[in-house]
Amino acid sequence: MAVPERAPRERMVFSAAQLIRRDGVSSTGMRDVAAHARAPRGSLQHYFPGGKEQLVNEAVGWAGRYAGDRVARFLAALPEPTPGALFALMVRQWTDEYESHGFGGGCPVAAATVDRAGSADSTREAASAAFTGWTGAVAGALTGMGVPVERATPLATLMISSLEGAILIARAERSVRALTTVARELGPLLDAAASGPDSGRGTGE
Amino acid sequence: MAVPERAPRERMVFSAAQLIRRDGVSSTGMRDVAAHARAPRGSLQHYFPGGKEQLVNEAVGWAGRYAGDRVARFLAALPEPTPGALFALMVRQWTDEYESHGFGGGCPVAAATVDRAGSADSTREAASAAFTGWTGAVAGALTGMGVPVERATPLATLMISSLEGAILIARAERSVRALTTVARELGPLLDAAASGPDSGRGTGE
DNA sequence: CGGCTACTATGACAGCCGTCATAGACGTCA
DNA sequence: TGACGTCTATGACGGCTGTCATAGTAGCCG
Repeated sequence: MAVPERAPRERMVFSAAQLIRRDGVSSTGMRDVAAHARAPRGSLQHYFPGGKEQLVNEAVGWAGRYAGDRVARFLAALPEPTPGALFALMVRQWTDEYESHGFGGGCPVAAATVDRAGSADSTREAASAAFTGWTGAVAGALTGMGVPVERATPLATLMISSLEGAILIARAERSVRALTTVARELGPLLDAAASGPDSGRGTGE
Repeated sequence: MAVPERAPRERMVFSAAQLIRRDGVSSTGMRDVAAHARAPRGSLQHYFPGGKEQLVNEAVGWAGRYAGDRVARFLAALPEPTPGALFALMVRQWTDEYESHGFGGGCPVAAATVDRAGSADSTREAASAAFTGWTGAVAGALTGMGVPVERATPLATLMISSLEGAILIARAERSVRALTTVARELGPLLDAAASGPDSGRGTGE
């Protein structure tokens, strides 16, 4: 809500990401972005000569980097890191937002993918890079918890897929049910992968 | 691609769903829908006096019903139905499409949620109903496979969440990797829920 | 035949969009 | 002081959008 005191250019990228995740790419106008960032309209063509496409791509990139950084911060906040606990924190970020600020926004990367993947290829690539970076951050965290390297990326993909899908359902239903459900159902599976590499069945507690 | 020989009204709803899942709601114009359905433009205001919102809502409803019906058909196609096998078929539907027709389209319900959930409440409700119906169909199939009733809906939500998220990532990456990954990773968990109600760890093979 | 309903056809409208052209303000450096 | 680069300001343009108004056609019924 509050726009931090940063350089105008960065503010515009930030505002773009925020508006995109609420209204979608097509429904977000350049004029809206400038107004939301309290930046002059004329600066848009100055900072983003590539037009809307460039602005959207940078917003997507920003969101991807933000998601990756959050993973590192979640990791640092966990006294005894386990994959299930990390996933619970990732989900919690969304339930907290939805319960305190309403179901107004989704994931900007998802929004960009849904309505630009078929038309603007550079935006599709930006979204792909965002997912890749995010997945890499999660996979790195998993290996640090004892998950075998070859299982880290698949599990990270599963976590992000479930989270993105649950965000969608949560917004549609205006309920955090789907989010809490995927966290609860996936937690044991993730933790088992950290303790028992071969099958996750034997080592027990 | 080919528009079947149905009533013009139904053709328009069908075409709307197809265009929405490819370009998003905002980027899909009413004129495009009429052209794609080979229906006269003037019929739009005749069949859909509620305007674009009504058309979009019906397209979302159609997609939800379609997804639910597919579950029943998948179930009938399985000689020995297990939750993991059902999920594999649900995922396979998307990998098949992507590998044979390209990554042009996503899920219409997801598209509608992303760029109408915040503006048109009736569309958000239509999307919610679509997810609910779909989840109910999957949950019903799960209970028929021996999954305890209280676990059926959560697991169905997990399946649909993972699938939706994986579709998103697959489109962004132009690769079916995320789809095949969630199917492989989630399969054992789902099957365990069908055979071992209490924890899924002990009963073995 | 007239009358009615279902559907089609088309032009117009106001509004928003991204983009561009042009001009102005402001600081800095020579 | 004057010139220059950075940033701001604003009006205009063409194009597309959803919607409406109006008129037309086709077929059935009496």
